[in-house]
Amino acid sequence: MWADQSEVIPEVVILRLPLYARTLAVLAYEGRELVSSQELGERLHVTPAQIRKDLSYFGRFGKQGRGYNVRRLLQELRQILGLDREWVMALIGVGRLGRAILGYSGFAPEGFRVSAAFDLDAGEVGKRIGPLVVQHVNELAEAVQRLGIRIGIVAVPASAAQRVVDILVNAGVRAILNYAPADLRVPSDVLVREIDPVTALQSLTYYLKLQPTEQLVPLQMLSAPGLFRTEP
Amino acid sequence: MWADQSEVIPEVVILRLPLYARTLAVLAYEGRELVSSQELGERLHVTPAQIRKDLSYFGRFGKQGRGYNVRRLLQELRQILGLDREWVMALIGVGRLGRAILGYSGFAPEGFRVSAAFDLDAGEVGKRIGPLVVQHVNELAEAVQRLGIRIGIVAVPASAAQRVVDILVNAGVRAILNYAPADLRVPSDVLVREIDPVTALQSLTYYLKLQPTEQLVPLQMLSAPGLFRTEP
DNA sequence: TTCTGTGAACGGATTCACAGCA
DNA sequence: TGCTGTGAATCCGTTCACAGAA
Repeated sequence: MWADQSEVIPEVVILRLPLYARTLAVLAYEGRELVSSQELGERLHVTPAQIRKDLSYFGRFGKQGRGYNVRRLLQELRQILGLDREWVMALIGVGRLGRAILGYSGFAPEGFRVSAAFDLDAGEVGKRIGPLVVQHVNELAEAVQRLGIRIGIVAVPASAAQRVVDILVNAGVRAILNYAPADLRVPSDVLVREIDPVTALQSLTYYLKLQPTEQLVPLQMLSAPGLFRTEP
Repeated sequence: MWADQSEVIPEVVILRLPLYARTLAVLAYEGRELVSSQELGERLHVTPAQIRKDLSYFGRFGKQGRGYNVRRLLQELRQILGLDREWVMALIGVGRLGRAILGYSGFAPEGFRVSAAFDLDAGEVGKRIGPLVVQHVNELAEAVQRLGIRIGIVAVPASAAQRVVDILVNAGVRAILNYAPADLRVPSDVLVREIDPVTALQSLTYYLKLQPTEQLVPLQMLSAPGLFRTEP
């Protein structure tokens, strides 16, 4: 386990690093200088051993007996994840969802910038949305080169998603954030992350269905023993 | 492995079932009568063995030598997941993100209904958004009981998310869809699903950073050898 | 013959437990 | 003494491989 990252690092580890970074940012904001893997783990619902093991793939950032320097570790993680620069993205699909994404204020502070907006429908082309003018997807490849777009955000209906993804891949984009509820086919060197609230809900309901209705009783009632009895 | 679900089913399995259901719905729409685990797996980027194993937790839905009846299996999965009914949800936070969620048309067709909207800010209370009138979170517990709300959607800033979650949990809500980039503390019987595009992007960049820039060259160019040379 | 259902084998991620350093 | 870093042990999900049904 050395910092040269010569061996392949499990993807689950990479998926956790942004969460570590987020919590470290909060701790830094709170003015904390040191954290132990113990405390970081408690905040994140992750075991201390897991955090230490994850970090050990990339180097030795802690001090025995003291813990990790919050600022230092945050800095290291940001560099490992490539968050120490700006990433240029393109949005495809300027319907209701697409417009909401363009209006989302959470990307910019983290260095993600939507620099161009496209649509399949010529009827949308030319419209202004904030600082952007909607372009036709035909113009995407050229824009990718000119603007240095590395990430595509897919916000078209599921039925059009594959078509849009093919266009992105052909334009050289290798990372896609997909809001369409569709199974996309991409080459093995293209990465896709799904944002799909409906699918997320559909697994929640499995567990809700198992819960007896009595558990719906609010905690206030349960904490007033004698007034309400839910079990003999 | 029997249909009585007496043993605990791995959560990853439950997370895959909605994806199976989604693809089966497409197949049903296409008029397909049967699918093999092979074909379903190809569509979903999942191995056939995995699909068969996953389904075997719940029963024996296939016919040897033929495959699965598309309509039948879809029906079974919808019942297993509890999708054969309507689920009532509450939205908390009616800022830009919250309003976008209220306007999202993807929930209703799948049986998820946002029946009430709340905000922490009294200044928002009373405003109409579509068919809903914004209420103060103080009124949440009562609404949960009256409307049968089982799921809470958190769309407030990260700094207010924990407060909102506590209110939901106290009101008896046991399932939360969290759009706030925050690590929430909930009792062990409360389920949370995160919707966090920024965190998703932050793991993508790790892999993008590793890619040599030459890979940015579009496929069209690579397929015209001689015209473009990117490396000596 | 084809494809399901499923124990058994496998592999990889998580957790353990402790050596080692501050 | 406190907490990291990390091989070893463990756990658990995935894949294998085949018996069995249509």
